[in-house]
Amino acid sequence: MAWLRDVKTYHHPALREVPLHSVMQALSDPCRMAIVHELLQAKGRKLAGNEIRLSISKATRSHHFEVLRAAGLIFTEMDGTKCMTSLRRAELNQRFPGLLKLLGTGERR
Amino acid sequence: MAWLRDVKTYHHPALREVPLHSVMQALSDPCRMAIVHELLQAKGRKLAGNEIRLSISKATRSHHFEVLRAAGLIFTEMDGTKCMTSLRRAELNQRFPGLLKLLGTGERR
DNA sequence: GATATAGTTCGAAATGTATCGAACCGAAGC
DNA sequence: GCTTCGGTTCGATACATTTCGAACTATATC
Repeated sequence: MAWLRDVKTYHHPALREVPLHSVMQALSDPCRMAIVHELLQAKGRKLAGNEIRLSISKATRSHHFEVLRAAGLIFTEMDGTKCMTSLRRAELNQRFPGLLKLLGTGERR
Repeated sequence: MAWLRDVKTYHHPALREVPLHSVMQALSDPCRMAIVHELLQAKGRKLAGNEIRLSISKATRSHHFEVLRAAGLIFTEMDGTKCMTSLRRAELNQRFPGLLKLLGTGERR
């Protein structure tokens, strides 16, 4: 059935379904922390993959984005061939008030 | 040299040495999250082991406390045969402002 | 000294996670 | 149609984490 083509869609959990320890788990990897950091500094602008520098393979990169998505931290939408990523700011601030601010400050060393 | 006995001492890292992702990693386990929760509710009082109910073996319990200690979250001191545990509140609020408040609110489900 | 209590340490087993290359897929452009 | 680009999926491998029982240590109490 070639006329019914797969268009990749992503699952974004409702934040009320996400326990805090899952968020912590997602943020426990330095690489993922770096991604979130970049998104934070983008001030709400959606970032394409090539705007986030990472010294890992694209398979690994894909995996990390998947983890962040499953933890409710990021929102992904396709735009042509590239996928745009943004933080779920408003929802996160509602469900886990203080989290984003914490991520903004806590980085030293 | 029986007159020079090992008295168990614990290592507590300086919080400035602890990266945020290590804290996240420590809090990514539901069991450890529960421990921290109990300590939060204890309002600064030091808790003995038997005051924190956990349905795990004592070996595992010991392990979890070790992880929390290494992440700079808790302070442990021996008192006779039992060890008293407390949150490193002031230091945590200084190094990671908002963290403890986040832990206090974010628990649903 | 003997026993009980609180906790640590040591394997070992099971499970989970990070990482990659290779194969793949869809969209865009030639 | 073919190629390139951005990204996913599939093993496979290496490493880390969780968990436990058993053996151990130190303190306290009998």
